[in-house]
Amino acid sequence: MFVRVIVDAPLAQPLEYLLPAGGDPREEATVVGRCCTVPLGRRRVVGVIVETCATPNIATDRVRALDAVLHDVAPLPPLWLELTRFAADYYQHAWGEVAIGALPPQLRVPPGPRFVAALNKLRVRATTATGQASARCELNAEQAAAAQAIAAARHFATFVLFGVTGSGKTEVYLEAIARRLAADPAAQALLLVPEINLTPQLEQRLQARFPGEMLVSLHSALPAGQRTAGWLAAHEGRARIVLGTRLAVFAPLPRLALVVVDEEHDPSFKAGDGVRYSARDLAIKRAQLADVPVVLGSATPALETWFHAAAGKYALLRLRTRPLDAPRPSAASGAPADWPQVSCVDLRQHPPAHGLCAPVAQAVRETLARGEQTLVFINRRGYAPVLACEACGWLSTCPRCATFAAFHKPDRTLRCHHCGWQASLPRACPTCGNQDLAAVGHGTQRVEETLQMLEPAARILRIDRDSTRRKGTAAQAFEAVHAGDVDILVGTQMISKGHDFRRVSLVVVLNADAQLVSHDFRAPERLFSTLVQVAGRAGRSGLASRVLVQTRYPRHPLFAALARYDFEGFATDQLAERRAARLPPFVGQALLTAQARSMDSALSFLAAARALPAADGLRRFDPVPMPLARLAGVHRAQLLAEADTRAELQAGVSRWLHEVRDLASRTRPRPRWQIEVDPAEI
DNA sequence: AGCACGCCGACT
DNA sequence: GTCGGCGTGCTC
Repeated sequence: MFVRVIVDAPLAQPLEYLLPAGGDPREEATVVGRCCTVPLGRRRVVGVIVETCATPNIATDRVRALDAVLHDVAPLPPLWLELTRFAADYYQHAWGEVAIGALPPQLRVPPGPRFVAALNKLRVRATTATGQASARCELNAEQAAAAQAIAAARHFATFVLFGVTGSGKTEVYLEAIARRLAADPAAQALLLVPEINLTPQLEQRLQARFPGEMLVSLHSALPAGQRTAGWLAAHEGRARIVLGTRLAVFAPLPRLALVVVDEEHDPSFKAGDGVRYSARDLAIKRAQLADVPVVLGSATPALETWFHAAAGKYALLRLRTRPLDAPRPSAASGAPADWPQVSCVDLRQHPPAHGLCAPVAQAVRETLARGEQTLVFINRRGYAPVLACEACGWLSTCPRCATFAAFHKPDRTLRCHHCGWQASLPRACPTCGNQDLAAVGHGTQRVEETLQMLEPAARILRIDRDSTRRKGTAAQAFEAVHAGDVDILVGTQMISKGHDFRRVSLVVVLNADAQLVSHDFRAPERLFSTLVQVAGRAGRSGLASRVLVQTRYPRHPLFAALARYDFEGFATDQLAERRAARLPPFVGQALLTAQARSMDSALSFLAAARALPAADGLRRFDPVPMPLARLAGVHRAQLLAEADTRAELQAGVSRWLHEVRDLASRTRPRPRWQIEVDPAEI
């Protein structure tokens, strides 16, 4: 008998191997889905058997014998094979690359001699969680209705759980999970979160809510053994709840009964390297294959999600009220009762001194005087994004990238935030020798310095990737804020997620304009989402709180919508713009990118790719340099392709890429290229 | 993707 | 005279 095997290589088809006669006739039935080791060239690699066949497609004398079937791991179920194959087809990669890549790293390499013993040890290690039951949270009417709707779904259905931070989405997830698990003693639930480190509390809440049930988490920061143990527990049906990041969407779950995607709009659900899948979209596909409900939770759903909800394709579940207490908000506004007062400070009327406008500095001072905390949000680390010579106009650039090198004051370096290049600060201008080099613009370090100068007595803490490089320092920093040991917290995106800052009554947003004037059509959507998130940091303990946005565009409708927490109005406007401009979700997009030694060769390869014949439904635009045209010395260009539907896009791109592959193999020097379906950034 | 094979520069 | 650079091609 022969078997077809997928391996981790960019091959269009599974490879065929001879399955040595094992003598056990039952084996044939259970061989599909099994991991195995096979010879591949000079190597032995791990593969997954996807099919058996009586006669191979290639000449029999070219068929090699399969090395060993891994009987100690249960076969991967048919739905898992279907999901990985769907993802491979949709995102234009080889099935084996997706499937083998979805296995825990320890299972991606051929097993050593102690493998079976190691597996059994891992099976024992991941046992039922201990923990004492927590009081079951009382749900308000909206929460109860939402949980009821989700729990009652007998088939595939997509729910959008729409509610602001603090509206109690998590309680709805927990209740829905509890009901699904209670209805079937073998049922499993999958809960996806953007970044596991930001939600340590969630794991504890799950433990407390489901004492005696096995909960495993799956994410890339996990030690190899724990990752394998968790994966096996999921695969063998022992784990009832799997909590994980985007990679967990591929965890095999034989009795999957519910999928939840928390903060479904979050960009980290989109994989940025390798196969660029969207875990949110695959979660929906997965629920469809398993014929179970899926819940997408967010305070600011992705416009793609909102579009389907508005069209009735997804069921919209709203949480308007805060749990138990707060009165219903007025009908005109979607904002909860304790939504902060949002206002803009016009940079044109109040020229900033050291990066801060007078009204902002004043508000910080008043907050300080009241003994309350301020959170200053600026999405830019370092001291200043660029250093300039005022005599000759020289600007600090990265030698390897088409970008500026940022000035970092503590260690007096220039650093590229894209490729990691760094150099010590020049004493004088490299071109004209002038000794006066000026920092242009403001990063977290400079804002911290300014605030310390304005408020010498204030206890200021900066949280960004630089200040929290060492493990555990971020946690310590957040502890200090919670304990009230900090008056002003300055930070990047890191401070916008997950953490409850009890005594924060003022949130200051600097540099929001960078996203308002961005070339990326998704920038306003991301800005709105970020601002809702940072606004949600304020006023969670009943303090009257406000958000101040420093901007040159105070009349921008985005800010008005933010002030009312009018996501629906914002989304409706954005969707109208997208429809008029023929942008997603009204078209499907794919981005072909090329890297080469020169921009010319990258562009000419893409131009040739564009000239290749393709299906009528696939429109291809002019190749252009990428926004970051040179990264680490490599020139990059991109070509956008679009189609009216995702199905047309998939079919069109698939056929086109056959030609592109062929073109690339004939082109000298051989160009490097990638395809990204549903690109997150353009 | 690996890992070969295969032809051209700076080292014992 | 070799070690090794990465261009090119294949993997059942």
